[in-house]
Amino acid sequence: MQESFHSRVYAVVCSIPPGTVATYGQVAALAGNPRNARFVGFALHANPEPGIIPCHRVVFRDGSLAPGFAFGGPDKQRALLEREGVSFVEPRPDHANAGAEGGCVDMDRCQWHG
DNA sequence: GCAATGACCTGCT
DNA sequence: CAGCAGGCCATTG
Repeated sequence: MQESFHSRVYAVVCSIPPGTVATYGQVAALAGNPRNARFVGFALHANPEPGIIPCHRVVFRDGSLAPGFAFGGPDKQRALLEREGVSFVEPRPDHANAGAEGGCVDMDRCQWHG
């Protein structure tokens, strides 16, 4: 159980309050490496405890979710976030990425401030 | 021990 | 305004 980046990211993601979402860059920054946003996902991918890590609370900078890698389904992730109390915006707030056709978190209201 | 990859982000053309 | 490319750091095989 070394304090590798994995453990740190895991702690940060697990530290995200309910009804709130954080971006990979945010988690990466809190983990101590703002430039390792791509590695944050890697940490969750190799995460040691799948199921206890609220990966669904981690979203892109645009507010879109991770396509194809949702722990059980993108639709499930949207349901989980909504269930937590996170607000969702159907239309694209800005120029959203391809992949989140109807899954954009309202970063204006639910982005984790830390 | 070496090398390659990776749920991304940012900047430039 | 939009699309494209590259780079960062750490873990894994």
